Amino acid sequence: MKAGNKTLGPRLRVVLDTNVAIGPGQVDLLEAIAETGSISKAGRSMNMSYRRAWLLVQRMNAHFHSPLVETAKGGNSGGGARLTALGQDIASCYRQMEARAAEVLEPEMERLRGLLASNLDDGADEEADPAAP
Amino acid sequence: MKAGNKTLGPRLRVVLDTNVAIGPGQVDLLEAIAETGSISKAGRSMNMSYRRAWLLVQRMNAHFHSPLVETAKGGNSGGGARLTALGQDIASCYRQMEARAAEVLEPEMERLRGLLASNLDDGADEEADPAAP
DNA sequence: AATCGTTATGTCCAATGATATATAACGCTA
DNA sequence: TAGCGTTATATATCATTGGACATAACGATT
Repeated sequence: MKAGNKTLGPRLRVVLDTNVAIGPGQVDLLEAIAETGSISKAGRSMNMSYRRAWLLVQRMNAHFHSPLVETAKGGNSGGGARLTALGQDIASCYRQMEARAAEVLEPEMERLRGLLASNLDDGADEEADPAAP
Repeated sequence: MKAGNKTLGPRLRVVLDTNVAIGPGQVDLLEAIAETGSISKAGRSMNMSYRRAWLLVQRMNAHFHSPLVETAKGGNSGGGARLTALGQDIASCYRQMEARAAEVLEPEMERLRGLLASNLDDGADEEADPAAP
């Protein structure tokens, strides 16, 4: 059901070190945590299993020099999670990079889009069969 | 022994349509085909199975309005493959986008790199950019 | 005709990744 | 104290991906 790609355009995966990278999925999760206030709600909101969400948080927290997500167990609401300043910082930095990339790569994007099988503007009358085996 | 991420820095995945995207792997393959003159040699050179390389070529060829890779069976050398003009075009366009992205995102990359767990110098104090005089 | 290296495919299996499920611990509130 | 929703974790199952292997077809050279 995931069907993959949310948004068209350049997708950025920032590789910071061996086995350390942040990509769109992780940042989406960070933002969802910020919005919902919990890992489980964030996971549900983006159709991701709690386990996966939790593991991602684990990894992110481990890779930076201080956690991006702070969690609390128990309490009136059962617990929760929220972004640390570092977490907010990283998420917004990534979004900024994303926007900047999209902006500066727009001409090439346009050019590539014109070469797709689905839009053939020059003389070919070929009816392509997009049969997905 | 995939050994993980080749190069540090921003990695670009250009999503052109649903289920149509070109990323570093595909472009590496295109370039390897251009260099070696065959799909199988290209695959071997980058430690990729012939099957996988061939499937990738199939997909790329199908998704654009004309093939990126031209193949030949038989012959003195057994056959071979080479990039079409479109293939060269797309590969070089991607590299250009990659370079441009790396260039324009360098400041943020630098900033993020300073936040890694492995990088425990005093990130807070570091003067990122001296303010305008 | 025999040889050769490559393209072109299919089938099977291993590794990986994600999901589902099941607990336990927690700490606030009623 | 019991209950609640959440974090935290283990285990088992399912889905997807990729690799190994096996062939067939091909066409120039010998």
